[in-house]
Formats: sequence, structure tokens, C-alpha cells
Amino acid sequence: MSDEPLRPRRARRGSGAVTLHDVARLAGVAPITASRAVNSPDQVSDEVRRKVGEAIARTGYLPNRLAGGLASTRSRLVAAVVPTISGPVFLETVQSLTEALAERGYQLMLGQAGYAGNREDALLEAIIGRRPDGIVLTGILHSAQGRKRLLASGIPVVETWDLTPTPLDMLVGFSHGEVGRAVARFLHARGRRRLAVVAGDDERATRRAGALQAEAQAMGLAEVRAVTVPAPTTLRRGRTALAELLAADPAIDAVSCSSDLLALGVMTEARVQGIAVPRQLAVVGFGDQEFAADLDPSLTTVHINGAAIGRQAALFIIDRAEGRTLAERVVDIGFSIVERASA
Amino acid sequence: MSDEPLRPRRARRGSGAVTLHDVARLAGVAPITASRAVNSPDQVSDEVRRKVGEAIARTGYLPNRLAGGLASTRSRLVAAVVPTISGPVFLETVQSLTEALAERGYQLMLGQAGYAGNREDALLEAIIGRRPDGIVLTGILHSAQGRKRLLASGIPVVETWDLTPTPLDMLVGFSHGEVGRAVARFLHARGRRRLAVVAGDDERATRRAGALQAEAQAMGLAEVRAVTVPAPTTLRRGRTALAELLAADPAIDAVSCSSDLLALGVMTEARVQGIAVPRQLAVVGFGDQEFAADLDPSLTTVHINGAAIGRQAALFIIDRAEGRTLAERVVDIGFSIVERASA
DNA sequence: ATGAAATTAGGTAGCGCTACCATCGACGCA
DNA sequence: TGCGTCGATGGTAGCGCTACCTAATTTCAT
Repeated sequence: MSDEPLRPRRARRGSGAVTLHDVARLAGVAPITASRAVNSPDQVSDEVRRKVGEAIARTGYLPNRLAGGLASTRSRLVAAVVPTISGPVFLETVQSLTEALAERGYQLMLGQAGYAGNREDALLEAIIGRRPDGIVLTGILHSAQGRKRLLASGIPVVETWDLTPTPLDMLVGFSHGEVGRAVARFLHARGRRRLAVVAGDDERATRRAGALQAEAQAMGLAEVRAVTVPAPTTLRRGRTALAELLAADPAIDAVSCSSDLLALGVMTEARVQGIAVPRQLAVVGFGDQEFAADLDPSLTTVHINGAAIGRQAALFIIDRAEGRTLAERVVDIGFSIVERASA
Repeated sequence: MSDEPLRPRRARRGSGAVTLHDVARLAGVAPITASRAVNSPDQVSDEVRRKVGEAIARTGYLPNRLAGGLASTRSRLVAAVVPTISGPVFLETVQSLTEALAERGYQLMLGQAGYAGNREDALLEAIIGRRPDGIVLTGILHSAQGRKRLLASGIPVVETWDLTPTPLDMLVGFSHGEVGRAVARFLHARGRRRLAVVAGDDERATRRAGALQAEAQAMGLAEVRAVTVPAPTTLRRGRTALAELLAADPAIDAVSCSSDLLALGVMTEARVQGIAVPRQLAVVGFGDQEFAADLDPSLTTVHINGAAIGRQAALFIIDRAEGRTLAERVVDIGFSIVERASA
């Protein structure tokens, strides 16, 4: 029997790619030493580091993260669950999340749960089966079974874009109630007295609208008329919503919208109907999307730092994955009202 | 020595989650039989299927796809590489890709290369290391080394949003040259004679603009003035671009833009400057984003079926992953000009 | 000099799953 | 009766990597 069986180039199984063993053999060290040279370089001598580095360069070795993840129970994968990415609200968050993760060697898996929430369970199963090091939830997780399953999996979870009273695990967001109240006070301070609201029918937009109504009432204003439109919000729905509002009460003097796109729709419809913004009608958006500043008139809107949310979520998960304990597991990212020309 | 060592609940290693072995033991079959009951149910008897199904329900077993991927060299992961997701052009594609993949049990990994292309190599390394079953490229892959590395990895690649003459592997897109020529002919047919172009500085927008210019010249029109704006395109850049164009030549009567957002910027600036659209100035967009139809005036634009691109890309990759051979590996998805009020 | 504490390297044994081959009985056909 | 075939099940041996432990050396305080 030969001691070194010459590796008969069996391609019956495996991908045929260069493995760490190949690198180790070429460098003349044990596989585990090659592993250390790659993953914790300061634990090996300069000599080994050099030889292994050379072998890697020569072979074009790329570590198989599937195998690494299996062995170490650290997949370096992070899942993000959004209702849908085509509503541009969460884009900035997903973008900065992806970037912040990539910088640290983590990769994002994207899952779309849909607004209806019927795909949620299957999606969670697919995600948990891949053993991510963390899951970032944006938008609500509807199914109770889903929440239970998440908890049971033991995977760190970050909920975002809201401050709920009973977080599953970690949380980074802001208070939707505060936003509604702040907008009500803002419009009141600007002399508006007959407020109206256009909101998508998701839970948080509804919460903002409700808080605005309550605050307006507390300030002694007329009852705030509200129109709910189906999610996702679009320009068209903003147009039809304003038409509806005006038909019911032509004397409204301010509209608060649950997205900038809705606000653009409201402004478009106002122009078509010959209503001057902001003279006759104040319009406030939500989200401060990139285009808001350059509309005519420029859009007054609620600014949320979506990028900061993504970054903080990444930090939470990476800290947890690398075994650091967190001082605080809830972060209020806040919001601000950006005053422009439309209100 | 006892035959069955009672499994001393060692949690020293591993995640402690329920494994297929646990399920098999509970069902009273061999692990491999349990595997078959899960993955190819028609290869086992009804009896086994029932027992294994019961054991899975009782334990809440979730297969570890990392382990499965390692053993079978099929990760059921697919990577999508985009310049950035916050430019809304590729959103629809990514969305439909994610959905089409999810339906078949595949999960999407998202990677953002950035418009500059300097992160590309690191990103590819991170992606290939996870051994995806396919990679979908939207937007150009700049680095030659990146292309080489992709090819060397042997992973199926789908390039999208363009029809290049020398695809790496599979391709689904449309001809940007054709788009430019079609828009030129469209505007000419509408009686426009002094065309202008506003284009983002990415390679394909430039190609569309160049083809439009060439076609206009071929039809004997005045030289087409062009303004290039940095990617990603925004409303603001549309406004400044139109201002620039008008300063250079107040007599232009049509502007073709490389995105709908640019077109909205152009229309906004036109309104601010008191120029009537479409009477004095025709405006054409690109992308047919959701809001285009409801602008005032509604936007004439080039429609690309981004969802179809995503679906086809998913089909390509799944077919390849499941060993089917493809009759055709290039699909021209086409485009259409949607005639609305702005031109 | 001497033990204790690093520092560096290697060996072993999996992580949880599936490819591949072997086995075994049932069945059909000559 | 014998032999090939088929369908269902099981055994073995990894996939490529890392956790955990041990062993050999070096360093340093005493």
C-alpha cells in the first residue's frame, strides 16, 4: 500500500475546486495550520503565513463558506425580510445593510414576504434552513407561528422601522405615534386648521394617522378626514385620494400622506384641479425620498434615516455573531420634519 | 459496550437543532431513508413516508441546507449582482427573480457592486465562496479579472438588461441600440426636429443616446445635443440638465431621457421655466416606472418588462441547476414605446 | 536551573447531509 | 428451478471545513 495515494483526480464527487487541503499540501503544512493562516493569521509564524499565502495565490483558492459554516455553525449569512422591495421605503435600509455586512464579510439573503403575509411561513422555513447568523425584519411579521418559529430557532433577530413595546429580540426604529403627533403640531403651527390624512393600509401608517387625528382633536381642530389606500402606495392612489377628499370637503387646507409618492400624487392632482400648493393646500410627505427636495414646489416631508437603520441592524447582528454582549438592544433612531415649500 | 450509546446530549459542538438522524431514529428507519422520504418521496413506500412525516411534525425538523449543499454541491442559493438597488431600474427584476426562485426552493443572495466597480472583486469572492447554483448579473461587470474568475468558478451566469455580442454564458435582455433608434424615429414621426438627449453616464445609456443621435442624423435632423449626468440618475439632475440644454439652445423641441426620474426632472424644470409640455417640448422617459402613467402630463416612455427578465433569468438558472440542457441561451425580451401625453 | 506560561503546529473527530454501491426480497420469464 | 430485473432499504464514505485537544518548542519569571 502506498502511503500517499497520489490523489487519483476523482471527480465522482465534490466540485473539483481547490480545497484548503490542496493549499496545505502545496505549502507543506497541515490543513488545520493552513486554516489558521487564513482565518487568524496572527496565530501562525511569518514563515507559515508566507508559504500559505503563496500557495493560495498559485492555486486561486477560494474558501468554501458552506463547509466553513457547517463546521463552525457560523454561516456569515444574514437574512433580510421585507414586504416587497419595490416599495422604495426600505430600499435605503436594505442597501446600507448589505454594504455594512459586506464590509465585515457577511452576505445578505433577501426574502420578500408580500404584503398579505401568506408567504411568510414558507419564507421563514427557507431562511432558517440556511442557518443565517441573523435575521433582519422590516415590516411586520404577521403570523404568530412565524414568531414562535423564529424564537425557537435561536437566531438573532432585529426588527426595524418601528418601536414596538415587546420586541422579539433587538430593535431599531422610531415612534410612529410621535411622527403623527409632530406632523399635527407642525401643521397647526403653520396656521392650518382643516387637516386630512392619506395613508396606506399598513399597520404603522395607520398608527401615524391615528396619532395625528388624536393630536389634532386635542388641539381643538376640526375632525381630521382620513382616506386609506391599499399598500403599496403609489402616485395614482395619491391622486384619487385627494379627489375623494375634496369631493367630501372642499375646504381642507392640509394633507398629510404616508409616503412621498402619495404626496406627489396629491400635488399632481391639486395642480390638475387648479388648487395652489401650498397657498390653498399644504402637503406633507413621509420618507424624504431623494426626489422630494427637487419637486415643484419642493416637498415638506418626514425624514427617516433609513441608512442608519440598516447600519445599526448590521452592527447588532455582527456583534451578536461575534459573541459580544450588547449594552442596549433597542435603538430609537428618531425622525425629523424637513421644512420645504409644500407646507 | 452498549449498542446504543444513549446520545449523551453533547452540546459541545453543533447547533443542538433537530437533525435528520433524530427524525430517522424516531421514525425507525435509516437516515438515508429519511432523507429520501423528504427529498424524493416517490422513492419510498407509503408506510415510510407516513412515519417520517409524523416524526418531522413531532420534532419540528428543519433541514440544514448548508449541510445539504455541501454534500450535494447544490446550495440552492442564487446570487444577484446589481450596481445598487436604490436606483429603481432593477428593482422589478430583483423582485420577480426573488419570487420565481423562492417558488422553487431557491434563495437569493444580494450583492451590490457599486457604480464605480471597485468593490467587484471582493464581492465576487464573497459570492463564489458561498457556492451559489447561479449568478445573475445586472449591469456591467467591469473588471476583466472578475469575468475570468467567474468563468473559472464554473457557476452558471446570466447576464441581464443587455444583449451583448459575446455573452459569458446565458443572457436575457434587449438591444439598447434599437431603443435609441426607435425613440429617434418616434419623435421624428411626431414632427419633432430639434432633439436633445439627457443620459446617465453608464455604458448602456450612452449606447442608447449614441444610437438616437446616429438615427437622427440619418433622417437628416439637426445635430442632437446631449448632456451626460452622473449615475445614478435623479430628478435634480434632470432639472439641471434641461436648464443646461435650454441655455445652449432654446429652440430644442424634444428631450429623450435615460430614466423616468430624469424625465420627471425635465418636466418639472420645464414647468418652472414656463415651457409647455408637450406643446413646446416633448419629453420621453425610459423604464416606465409605476408613476409614469399618472404624472401630469402623463409620461411617454420606453417600457422594459423587468419582471419578465427576472423570471427568465430564474428559469435559466434553475434549468441548469437541475441538469436540463437549454435549447437557447440568449433571450431578447424586447421593449415598447408607451405613448402617453408628454410626447 | 526550573517550572509555568506562552507560542506554534498537528491529529482527530466531527458539523448534517447525500452520492454511490450493496443488499434483499418479490416478481416475471424461460 | 434458475436467472435476470426491479423496487425498496440500508451502509459506507465522504463534501470541505473547523472545534477541541495534545505535543513540541520557546520564553520568561523565579
